Amino acid sequence: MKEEYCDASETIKQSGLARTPQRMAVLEALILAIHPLSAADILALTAEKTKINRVTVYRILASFRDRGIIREIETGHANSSYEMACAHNPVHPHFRCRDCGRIICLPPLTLSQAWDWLAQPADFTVERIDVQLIGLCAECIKKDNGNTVASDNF
Amino acid sequence: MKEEYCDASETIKQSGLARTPQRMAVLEALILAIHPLSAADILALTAEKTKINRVTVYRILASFRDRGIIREIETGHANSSYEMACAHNPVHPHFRCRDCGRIICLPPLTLSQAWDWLAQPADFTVERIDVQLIGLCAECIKKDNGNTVASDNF
DNA sequence: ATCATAAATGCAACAAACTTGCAAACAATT
DNA sequence: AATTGTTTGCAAGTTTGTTGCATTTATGAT
Repeated sequence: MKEEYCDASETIKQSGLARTPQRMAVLEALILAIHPLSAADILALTAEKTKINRVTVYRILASFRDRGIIREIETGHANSSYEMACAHNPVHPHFRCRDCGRIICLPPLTLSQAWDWLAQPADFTVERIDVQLIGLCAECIKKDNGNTVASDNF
Repeated sequence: MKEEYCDASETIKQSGLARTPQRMAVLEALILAIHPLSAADILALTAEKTKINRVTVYRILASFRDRGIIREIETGHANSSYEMACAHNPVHPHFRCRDCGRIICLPPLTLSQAWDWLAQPADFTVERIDVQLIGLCAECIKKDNGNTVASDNF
């Protein structure tokens, strides 16, 4: 999905946040990621490079999200993923596997259609559209044949 | 969104599940609801009519969902809502307020467009599309003027 | 109608994801 | 280098949902 990369140092500087090793590690992980990362993913990746606490990861993610540096993809059942929100990674829908929870980025082809009809006046503001396609990914289709009960998978 | 109502007793009978007072109370609450209900909402509503336990609500909701009687709307941060999945309440997108978490049903106007481009072949199966519009509802626009920080609201 | 059996419920304990309070450590500016 | 406000780590807490097991209840057969 991404063809170019942001500069982590520059991004943090422009945000007004302090350039700490922990924030650098989190942002670099997200910049290099080819798919959205959960907080647990990020903790695992950053812990290799820096001393970092689980709580710190949550706080850094919240601070980045609040400044529009990253997008939070809410995947249900308290397990959000995060991706860069820079010019190199425009808003796009995601596919989520109901079985393994995997998040796959989809091309941003049809969102313009959705925005069109949102141009109609309404008494609420729409800041974001989450288009989530939920089903089974290739691996899980192979893995379970006729024995999957939706309730048991989360 | 709903113009007619299902019969709770009949629905349970056809599902093969036992017709317990707890299941009747949960289903009746969902049938009469004008917007999706959380497990907590349902516990509060049903506790007025029947002796019912928190765990029982979760189990009843799972059993209904697995049989296609209701739909689960995953709203992020571990707080699902539920709505009837009967003929009177076809699949439709939802609006969710980022501030108060309120879920509002939207008309099912554009889902056909989304299904269209999904007809293209892919190596995963799409069982469901969640279209979530996230922003601020009328009440919350009034309530907070320029002082809302996204991170503090969940 | 009663009984037997499988299903459903309640309770207590558990689990995962995330949050809060506060003291210690650190980054950025002077 | 000192200061000051930000950031981090740790421990404890909260919320939402789940599991195990004993008790109760619905249902179908007698």
